[in-house]
Amino acid sequence: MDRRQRRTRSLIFTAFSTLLERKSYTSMTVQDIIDEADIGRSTFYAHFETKDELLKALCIEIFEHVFSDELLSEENHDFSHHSTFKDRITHILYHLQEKQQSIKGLFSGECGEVFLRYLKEYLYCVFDEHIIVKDNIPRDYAMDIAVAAFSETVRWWLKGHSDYTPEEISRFYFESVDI
Amino acid sequence: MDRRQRRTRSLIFTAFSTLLERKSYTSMTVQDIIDEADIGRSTFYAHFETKDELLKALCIEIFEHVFSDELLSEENHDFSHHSTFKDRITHILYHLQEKQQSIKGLFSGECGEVFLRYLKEYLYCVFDEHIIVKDNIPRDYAMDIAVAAFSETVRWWLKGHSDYTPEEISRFYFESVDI
DNA sequence: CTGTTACCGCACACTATGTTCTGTATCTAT
DNA sequence: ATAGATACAGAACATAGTGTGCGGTAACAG
Repeated sequence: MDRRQRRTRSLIFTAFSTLLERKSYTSMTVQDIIDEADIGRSTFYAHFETKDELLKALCIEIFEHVFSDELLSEENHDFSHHSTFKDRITHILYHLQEKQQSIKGLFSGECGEVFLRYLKEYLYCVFDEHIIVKDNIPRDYAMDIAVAAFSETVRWWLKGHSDYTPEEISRFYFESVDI
Repeated sequence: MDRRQRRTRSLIFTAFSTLLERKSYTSMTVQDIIDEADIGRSTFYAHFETKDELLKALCIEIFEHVFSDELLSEENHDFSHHSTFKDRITHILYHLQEKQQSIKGLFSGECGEVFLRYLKEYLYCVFDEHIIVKDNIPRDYAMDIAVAAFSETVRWWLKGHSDYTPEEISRFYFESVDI
């Protein structure tokens, strides 16, 4: 990827994140982002088709990191091979904590729901591998609840209670959801 | 309230609901609603300031019914005095089932999240009265999870699994969430 | 019967969007 | 180092949707 492209892409992302801290997503216009990033109009549209695509791209960039397995070895926390489901969850929470600053803005207002929707998609894959469901409950229901409760946990944590540790959050989650 | 006003309001609501079954909320324009309802442009704006206000008004109209206590006496189900929390929940599920047709369209796409956000506001009040939280878990966390899990339950139920009875749904919920 | 109110429908200013074009700067490969 | 490709700036443009304003008509309430 061209250096100029990376630079512009980065300018747009940071402008977008910065604006999210003062403006709501829907009230924010493409023009606002262009002005904040200080780039040409056509340049923006060369990178992203719409404002929604920009949001999606930013979310994906964050999740690529949060759910990446490559980074495990680089970690100082010893979750090299996720023996238990709880370890895997705690590990994801650690990664989310690292990206806290980037994520915080995304929670504000309407795009918080978009962020959490994308988060759920990734979580669904992780949970699908580990979850064991009681036989008197439909599996897809249990999945939905487990994922929704976890994404709500993340929202609660990073939006005003970020002083708790990943381990504590993990404990809260597993004591509240019966899976 | 004037008969003409009620008529127009109703026309707008039904037009909006009808459109939601073919178009997504964001792609839907005020003009679309006006055309579908077959009313004048200025008439729409005399009733609702924005599209969002319309959505809000529709949600509120539904919830006013679902969470109303007056209707209890009219019910054939005997939940006259909600002795237990579970009874109260089951009762709400019955009311949601009645409004199923109106609600179904609201789940599609982006406005589903708006609907669920408003639903959560009402649920928060109900849960706040009944919930008893373990002392090693923050109360506001437990509340958030309980409410989020229930709203997700409602989404799952009405969006593709509406063949289950309110009692079954209630059981699923209380077996999955540990409160 | 009369004053009030809601509606129609048309027009208008305004804002944001997405595209297109030309010239310039920056990168890449031979 | 030079040549061709690519990304960017800046401006112009058509398009579409928004919200408001006004005169005329029909329905309502007392």
